[in-house]
Amino acid sequence: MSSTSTKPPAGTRDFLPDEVRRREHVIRIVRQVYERYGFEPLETPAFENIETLLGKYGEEGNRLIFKILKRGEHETSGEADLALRYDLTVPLARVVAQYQNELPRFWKRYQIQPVWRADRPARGRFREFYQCDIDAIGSTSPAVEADVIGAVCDVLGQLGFEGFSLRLNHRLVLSGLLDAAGVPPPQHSEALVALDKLDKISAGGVRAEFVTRGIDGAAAERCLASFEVGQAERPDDTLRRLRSALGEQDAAVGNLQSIVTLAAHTAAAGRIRIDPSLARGLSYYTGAIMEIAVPDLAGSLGGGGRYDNLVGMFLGRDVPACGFSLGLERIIVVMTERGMFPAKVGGAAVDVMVTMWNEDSRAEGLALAAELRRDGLRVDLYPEADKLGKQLKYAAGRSTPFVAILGDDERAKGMVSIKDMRSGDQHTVARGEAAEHIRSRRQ
RNA sequence: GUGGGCGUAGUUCAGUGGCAGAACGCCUGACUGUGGCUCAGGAGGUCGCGGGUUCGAUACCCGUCGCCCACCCCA
Repeated sequence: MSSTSTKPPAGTRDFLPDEVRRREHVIRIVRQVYERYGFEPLETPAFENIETLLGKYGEEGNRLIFKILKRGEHETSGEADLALRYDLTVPLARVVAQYQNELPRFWKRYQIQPVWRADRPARGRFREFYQCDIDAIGSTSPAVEADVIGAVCDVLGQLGFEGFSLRLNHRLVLSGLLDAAGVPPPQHSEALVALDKLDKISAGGVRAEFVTRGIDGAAAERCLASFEVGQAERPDDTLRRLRSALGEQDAAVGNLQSIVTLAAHTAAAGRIRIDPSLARGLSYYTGAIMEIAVPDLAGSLGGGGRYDNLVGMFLGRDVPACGFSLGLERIIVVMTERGMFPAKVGGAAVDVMVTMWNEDSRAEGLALAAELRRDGLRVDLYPEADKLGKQLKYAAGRSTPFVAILGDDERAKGMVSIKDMRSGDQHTVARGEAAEHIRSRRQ
């Protein structure tokens, strides 16, 4: 007996059939919507050269990259030359730089693949998880943000989500407000960590955070005044206040205004909430930043933003880009808890199971199964000549809706008995009519 | 990385310093051609792991590992 643990490593999961069906249901809808918006599929390797990833995500991100040691005789050095991909955005930037001459001037791609982070697992947080990314390359137009936001909201709507909102902010609004409040640039990141908690611990809590982080009291008050937003506040009202704080001609506020105005004509209509306290940790964002949160979950369902100089880090020449990432498992966590999956997703593996009467009936059982499959049914053949009751119990345990009983009596007459396991009804029909009999009662 | 909770049958969980329990599930039979309902019987446990206290530890103490929750961060 082996003493090796049979559990998968912490933060990873095995997906049993029911779970795979749920995942594929979500992925199918995500892909369908993304393609409807003109995004094209891309896949990249699970691992990258380590220099590709280092220095792109900020200090925390660097720390969470899964590194791969050099192989062979170099292994003892402890040096890493490869790393598992941390997100899908940086590999995309590498691809854009590598194939610049083969890709269209404006390129929209989607990518649904696993990523890995050396993080501590928690509810809705894994060390291996799937991201569903869309990114639009090549344009600085706010129409790109509106398009991306619209696609993401469309996906959630198609999946059955209601009442979610999209928090929107801008990197330059963030720094502008901190400057205006008198927070010196070296303290910006400290202040942002505190402000990011505004929706969780209220103004009083943030005020205390500021004190412990050594930020000037007067500056802290000015921050709170400009960052706090009423729950139901409309984007236009928030933008008006931002203009009064940063100036009527502020470019970042104007950009947000354009995005809001344009997105009103997409599936994101009515979903956008301007939130000046939204920060986001990834360091490559340069413009608009956004995030989708739901009350059920501590973290977000997804996040994204504009990153106009990430491609330039590979290419030496900046290429504008904007994208969004949905977290597959977080969507599934919420959908499972709210019972949002259609009943058919958790349904039976097969439409009909053919029983095995005795050793003499095996060949005919296989032949019957083949006939039914030719008619498009999903068919299982019970593999052993157990008692009929045991075979029926097995079928019932798997929620199989029909059982085809091929006993000696039926075989002698070229018939088969079809039992509907849901109603208990049973009819003996000619072999050739079995498939149609089942199909017409299948629903 | 920080704080808290929980680890007992396949599953969900009781339990007590002195023989290891229930429900559900599973297996067998009543029912040699029929699942669900009923009844009778049965299998299944290193009480997470290691150490300590004790005549005796599943229980109390320490450590460790795992899982869950909150924080941090994020998808």
